[in-house]
Amino acid sequence: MSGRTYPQLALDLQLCFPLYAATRAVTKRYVTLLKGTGLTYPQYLVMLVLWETEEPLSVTSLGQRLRLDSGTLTPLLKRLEAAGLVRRERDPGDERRVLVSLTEDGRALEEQVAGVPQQLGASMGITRDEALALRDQLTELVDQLDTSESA
Amino acid sequence: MSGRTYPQLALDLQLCFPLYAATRAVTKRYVTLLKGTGLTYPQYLVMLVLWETEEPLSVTSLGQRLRLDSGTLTPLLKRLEAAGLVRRERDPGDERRVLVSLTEDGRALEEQVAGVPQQLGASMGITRDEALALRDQLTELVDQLDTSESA
DNA sequence: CACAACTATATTGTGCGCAACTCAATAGCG
DNA sequence: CGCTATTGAGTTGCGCACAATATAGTTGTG
Repeated sequence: MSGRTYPQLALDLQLCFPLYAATRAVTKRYVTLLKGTGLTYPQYLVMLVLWETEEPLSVTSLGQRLRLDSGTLTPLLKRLEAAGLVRRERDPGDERRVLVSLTEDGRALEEQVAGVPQQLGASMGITRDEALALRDQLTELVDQLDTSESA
Repeated sequence: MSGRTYPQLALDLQLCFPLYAATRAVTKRYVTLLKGTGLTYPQYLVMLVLWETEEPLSVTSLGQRLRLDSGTLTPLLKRLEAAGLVRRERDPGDERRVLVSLTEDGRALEEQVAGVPQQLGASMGITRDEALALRDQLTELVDQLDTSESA
């Protein structure tokens, strides 16, 4: 390594890069675990929300839960619809809204991925407590960035 | 919330989603901080490596450092070249290799982003020690996923 | 009721990220 | 030396992310 004019830039690489690399590593692992379901990782997250809610959700509600906008969700949901996992229907009460609901196939898929979290946990090699602590730190990080952004 | 058939899936959302969301929140913050340089976050990471190394690097070496492959790096480097920040030249000693080096403009840019890490640190609202601890956890996570992948 | 302001979704364009593949250059081996 | 295997970069195709914009539907106000 050479003498550095701005050493803080190297530190930056050490701090923010692992976050970036970790997300890609986790996503990659999900590709393997979800192979067979045909789901991508973002699609899996959408399905998790739908399984959890068990009720039709508008695109905006889904977006708020996952912090994604319509530019990302619309094509993603169309792919899930094409795969026969969800329905997309205009809300009769407000024709601006599109309600997303599970099909029978979509509901049935939940059982097929029930083992995924445990498999991923094993791959990550951390205990449940470590995972929860990490979760809390990351959640706080997101909240901080959100508030400082609007400031 | 309804009764859940597979409660571990909710946990999955709680654990892996924050990682995914945190990365996107950080990336978004970088867009703001890097506005004016014309750099994207991945481009900034490439520049960090080049500033750090201060020597021409092959595409593969860059990829190993950032865990990115040629499919991602080639177009990204072409954009950096078009912006006048890097040069791309075939290695005379091995015509398969492309050596990436900084231009004067590229080198000069380092000074302009020297304040970015501190600004980001402020946005994240965590102490230096917390940041380092988080970095270590994430680095270990990546290593674990790497080893479990090949197993 | 007319009409402006607002809301929800969709579309467009750019830049990753990565798998799969192509192609040229090099290394290794008989 | 000739041939095969390997390596390094580039290309293609797909699916995100997200900013910016468009459009249809709804609400509020005079």
